[in-house]
Amino acid sequence: MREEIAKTYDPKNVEDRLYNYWLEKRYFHAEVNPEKQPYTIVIPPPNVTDVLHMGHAYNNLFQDILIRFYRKNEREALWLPGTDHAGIATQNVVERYLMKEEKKSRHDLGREKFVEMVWLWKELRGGKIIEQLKKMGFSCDWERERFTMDEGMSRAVLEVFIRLYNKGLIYRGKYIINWCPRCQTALSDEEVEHQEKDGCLWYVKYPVSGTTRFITVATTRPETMLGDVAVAVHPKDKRYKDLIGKTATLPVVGRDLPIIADEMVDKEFGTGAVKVTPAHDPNDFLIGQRHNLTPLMVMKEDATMNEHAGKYAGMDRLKARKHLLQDLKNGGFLEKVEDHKHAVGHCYRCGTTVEPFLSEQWFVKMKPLAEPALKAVKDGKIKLHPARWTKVFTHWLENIHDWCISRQIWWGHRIPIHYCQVCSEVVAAIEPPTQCPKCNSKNLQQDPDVLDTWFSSQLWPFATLGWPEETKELKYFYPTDTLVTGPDIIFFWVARMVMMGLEFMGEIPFHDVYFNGIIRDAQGRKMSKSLGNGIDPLEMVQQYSADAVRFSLLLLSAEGQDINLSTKDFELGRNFSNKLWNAFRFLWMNLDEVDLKNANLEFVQKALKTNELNLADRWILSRYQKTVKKVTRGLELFKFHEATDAIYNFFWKEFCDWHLELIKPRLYHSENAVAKRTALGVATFVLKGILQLLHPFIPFITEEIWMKVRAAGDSESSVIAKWPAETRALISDAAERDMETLQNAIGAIRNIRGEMNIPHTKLASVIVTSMNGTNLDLIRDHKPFFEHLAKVENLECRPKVQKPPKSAAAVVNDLEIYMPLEGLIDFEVERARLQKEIKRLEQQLESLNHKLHSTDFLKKAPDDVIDREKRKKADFESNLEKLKSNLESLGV
RNA sequence: GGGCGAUUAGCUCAGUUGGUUUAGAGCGCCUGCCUUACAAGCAGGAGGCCACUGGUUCGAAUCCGGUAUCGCCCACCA
Repeated sequence: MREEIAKTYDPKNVEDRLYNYWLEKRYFHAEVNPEKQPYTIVIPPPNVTDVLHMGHAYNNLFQDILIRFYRKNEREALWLPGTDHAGIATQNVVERYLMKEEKKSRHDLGREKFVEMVWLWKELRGGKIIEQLKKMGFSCDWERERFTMDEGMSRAVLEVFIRLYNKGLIYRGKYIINWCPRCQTALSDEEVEHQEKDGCLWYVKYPVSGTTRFITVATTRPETMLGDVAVAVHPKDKRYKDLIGKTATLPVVGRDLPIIADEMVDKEFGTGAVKVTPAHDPNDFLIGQRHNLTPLMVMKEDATMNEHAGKYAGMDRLKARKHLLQDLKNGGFLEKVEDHKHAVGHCYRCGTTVEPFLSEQWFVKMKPLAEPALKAVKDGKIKLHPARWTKVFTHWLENIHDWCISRQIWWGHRIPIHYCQVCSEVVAAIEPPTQCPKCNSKNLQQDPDVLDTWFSSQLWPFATLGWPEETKELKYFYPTDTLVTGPDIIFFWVARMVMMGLEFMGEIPFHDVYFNGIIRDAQGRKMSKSLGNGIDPLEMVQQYSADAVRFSLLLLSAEGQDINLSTKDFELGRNFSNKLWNAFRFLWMNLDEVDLKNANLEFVQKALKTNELNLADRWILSRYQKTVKKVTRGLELFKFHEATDAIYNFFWKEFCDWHLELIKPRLYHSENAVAKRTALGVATFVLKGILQLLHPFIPFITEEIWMKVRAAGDSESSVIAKWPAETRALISDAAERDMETLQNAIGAIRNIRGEMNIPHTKLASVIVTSMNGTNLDLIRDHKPFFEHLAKVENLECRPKVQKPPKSAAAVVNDLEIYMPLEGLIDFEVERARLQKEIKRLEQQLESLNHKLHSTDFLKKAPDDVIDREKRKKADFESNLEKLKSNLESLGV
């Protein structure tokens, strides 16, 4: 009649089909809608060259959960996707491709052709990651996809540059910058990764002119001495005081160097004398400025030595170092060598050791921009989660340096500055000027450099919404609500977006930033291509389903903590999906159209009023309510793991393990049709609620099931539509309390059965008794629970019954449970079981007594705590007594 | 040199504002089960000086100080 449901959930063909269905329905599309409050997230745009890795999957998962959650909570939820042109990274990829396929460098092609080629590459090979994000089920508004170099973004970038330039916040100058000799471009400070390296400290003797003395300097980069223009000592250093003003001779080269005094020199380090190389060291550059020294460049842009390096010219820096050291040694200038650990900078794109390099570049003056951003965070307008990142964020902003934004590459936003070749006028303009505004010459040339890729990404939250136009989208969706990203780009991106948002929109770009942790391999190592330890999320999707990948990641993640991942972990999510599928399957096999219609809040509340709900119903509804609350709060507060945990445990441990079992008597053995309808109505209602709650986490399977369990006339065609309402009337502490008693009693019987290894096919008789008779009615009224869940065939409830001979015993709350086990009971096992229980109680009682005998405790602890402990003590004592007498009755 | 995180069962990790938790889960392990939803499952069980060390408190896995190990980030000592 109705369709047959497979015993095992098979996600194949489900996920793609549903994803296309959602796209068709445009569920992910957001429009300006004054009726609704917006909720906005902009995606951290992955690089066009990226292929999806676990980090992407993980990061976007949180965004998808938030977006789906708020979409279900009647917000106009926009998740704006897109990609980043990733200047250096992309150029490198294409250059490598060009070299491999055509054996050509970009210079062979020329700038225009090369850029054309990168565009082509981007269209054909790039943006793959967008399709991959879809496989994970992410619900971005694909109709609004953007690219950091599309027309609108490019316009915004130039606009920002020119406004900052006109404001005096962008300037050009000759300073020491970080130079990557491989990428052949300047880098910002943030783009340099420092690694502690074991290096050497070479002590080189410089002869002091006109004396037989030497002044010894220590250096980690001896080859730069070829560019020395002075030797500096601290002005108060007694050892060298008399040498200040004299000259030293640069060994091997023979050039004269003034010996100067500068406060910057550390008397304690090395010899207290330092060589000064202004063109190749940031500190030396400052010293050079103070003492009017002309820097001398000895290296070329590819880190080979230039013509000023004399006989070393043309050598690579390391080769030059080797030769020079040999020459120093031969000349007797090398005093000693020490092992020395020091931080070496590496290019974040290619790993090459960067060189401090004197060069003319463009910079952004950061202090004025940083101040408002700092205030926004300190005032709590922007909240970081976990909050500890706030300190990192503010520390960086408080010590901010100017930002080198020009890059000597071709792929990117070209700097909108034009130089008049006749009068040297500098013209900043979005549209290339046809003539010089000063001398009318037509001979103008645009600055060849392009902008740091992060210069455009920092505009992402408003430029993607139409800025500088005042679009209705910009007005409606800005500021965005939440940014989800990794803490590794807190400086690159997050801080800069805040500064730019405040500068150009006058408003923060987002209210909350959630920093997710890093995914590591099972040994806790970062996943990387070179280690080959990466787990491909798409492979896992293929193998386990997107839902399984999503849910597994969530179960493993605590707030902002890194997670160690192995492929086996995805079984967690797969098993969960299968469990959900089978819970559905079970109800499906028992219900009909009427039950599907019944499965709603009205039916449940009516049944509650007319007293048709049994304890199991009232209990599960109460627990369900509390779960709704927990999951909702969890998501509101970015406690994704807590939310996942709550729904996981409710569904599996309470709904499946107990409630679905508890309705079986009504389904299978009840002659009462109303009772069966009630059981199915409530259970299906709760299942639907579970699907709603789970949907943001595992969208596919929940939708798949939803489409089957929704009633024919149900208004919500998709599970996407709604979040469950919090209905406090469903909460019943009494039901939870009673149910707990039953669970404990059933647990005690199961424990006996388990320890005695009694197979479940062997039914048992059980006698439940108590002195005061309090819970006996409760037990008696729920006989079917015991029959079904504890495999009890005769349940006898009478007050004050003596323990029958040859029976096992347990004590639960006020109840004593006896299980006559003629022929089955193993006295040794039973004795051990009881003794273990007695020992446990005795230990607890001991610490309890200790506490209750302490006068301090009685004097200082709050009354309710004291009362509770006293009651506990009474309970323990009475239970202990019962257990002991049970043990005695076993005989010795 | 600063800052941050981690240290809880064999493994991977949870543990909210200190006492309602007998310190939990998943995996792994042991025992019994193909119980008319699910063996990707069910029931039961074993397994912890909560890194160490002082302190605060009637009471600490939880708060404060210190130590150790591991891992990040920042910093112009060549």
